[in-house]
Amino acid sequence: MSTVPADRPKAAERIQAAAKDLFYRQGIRATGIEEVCRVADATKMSLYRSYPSKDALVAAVLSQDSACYDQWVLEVTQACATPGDKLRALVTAMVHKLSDAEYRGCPLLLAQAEFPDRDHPTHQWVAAQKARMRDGLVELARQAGAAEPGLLGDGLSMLMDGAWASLPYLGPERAGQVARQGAEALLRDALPQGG
Amino acid sequence: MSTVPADRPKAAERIQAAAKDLFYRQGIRATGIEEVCRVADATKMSLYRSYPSKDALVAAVLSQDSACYDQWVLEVTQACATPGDKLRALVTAMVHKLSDAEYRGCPLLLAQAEFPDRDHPTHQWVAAQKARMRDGLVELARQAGAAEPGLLGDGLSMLMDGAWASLPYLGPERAGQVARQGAEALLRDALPQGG
DNA sequence: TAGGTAAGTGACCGGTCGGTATCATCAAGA
DNA sequence: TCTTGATGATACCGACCGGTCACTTACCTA
Repeated sequence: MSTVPADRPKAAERIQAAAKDLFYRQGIRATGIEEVCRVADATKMSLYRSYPSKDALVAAVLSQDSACYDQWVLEVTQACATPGDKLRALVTAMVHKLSDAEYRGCPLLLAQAEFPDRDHPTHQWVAAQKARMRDGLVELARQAGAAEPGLLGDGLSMLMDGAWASLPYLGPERAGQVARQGAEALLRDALPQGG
Repeated sequence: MSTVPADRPKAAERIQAAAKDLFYRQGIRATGIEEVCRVADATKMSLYRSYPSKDALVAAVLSQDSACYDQWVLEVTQACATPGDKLRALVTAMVHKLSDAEYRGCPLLLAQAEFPDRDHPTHQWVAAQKARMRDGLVELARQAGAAEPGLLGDGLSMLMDGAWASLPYLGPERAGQVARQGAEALLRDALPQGG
């Protein structure tokens, strides 16, 4: 029962994986250290050997969330030939994600809402990450030859945030439809004939 | 010192006002009962005489937030002659609100993010209220003669939610610009020549 | 076979949480 | 004047929070 299969993930990894899941599903403040350890099948001492505090664990989880977004962008766009195709593929993938039953929106945005104080380090860190994600969209828009790359990138970014914010009351199908139409209007206005 | 000016607001009102402010600025879970009472200059017993639990206080505050939104819509639109003008006035007022230094986005959305579990009563209640707000926009769009009232109303609703979600990383000016252009595009596509 | 290291165990800490009990105070109306 | 209802003050409760302690177990490797 307490013997450990030799190829089991290390305690720190199990803890971070459990925290990522629980923080996302229940909220950060609503999730206690002991619950994380119980789900991870680890002990508090293992947690505190790898993370000096709960805040540090939160930071690690959010960093991982941010990295997951980067990888998601890579996977979605790597098969696309042009920057314009990449933008369209991202919109399609985002709309598709809205229908995932486990999906509750951008984890960074959720976290930021839990710390609405602008001076809170987590709030500021999330804002910086979201700005970075926005920059990526703006850069893609620039490469695609958009007349106003900033407007297209910012618009898509705002649209995505709005899509998952509206998910609870619009539902996945409707939110997907509206987001898709909005994105198509943005792309149509900004890109020269489908570039 | 402890004598009470006769025309002072009642304890329940002071408590609810303090809770509304603190819940919005710090978050609901981050705000303790005792802090609410301290700011309200009231005692815990006064709180529990008027509200059976913290959850009940939260519900009362969110109901007030919802009512404030309704009144805001009324104030913004009452001077407008046509439904189309009302929609445009709402967009303008929303953009203007983004520049308010105290503004942190829709309080209901903040609260919903604190309870990401879809089964949580607060989460569901917020979703119902947001759906009601959306219905109001759809009805205005229908009165304005929009080709697809649902698309215009849902689109504006999603755009507003996206605007304040993006506020922390876009900043008020940029978020306002992008939201305004998006709203104008929506209105332009949906409304027959400025109706 | 010895030693180092990662992990587990369970008790424990001070503090804070939401919530309750008891009693005193005070203004206003009958 | 006497009552009454709203409020204040304060001590208290059990539960849980994040975090720490001394100590044990299991595995890998030299």
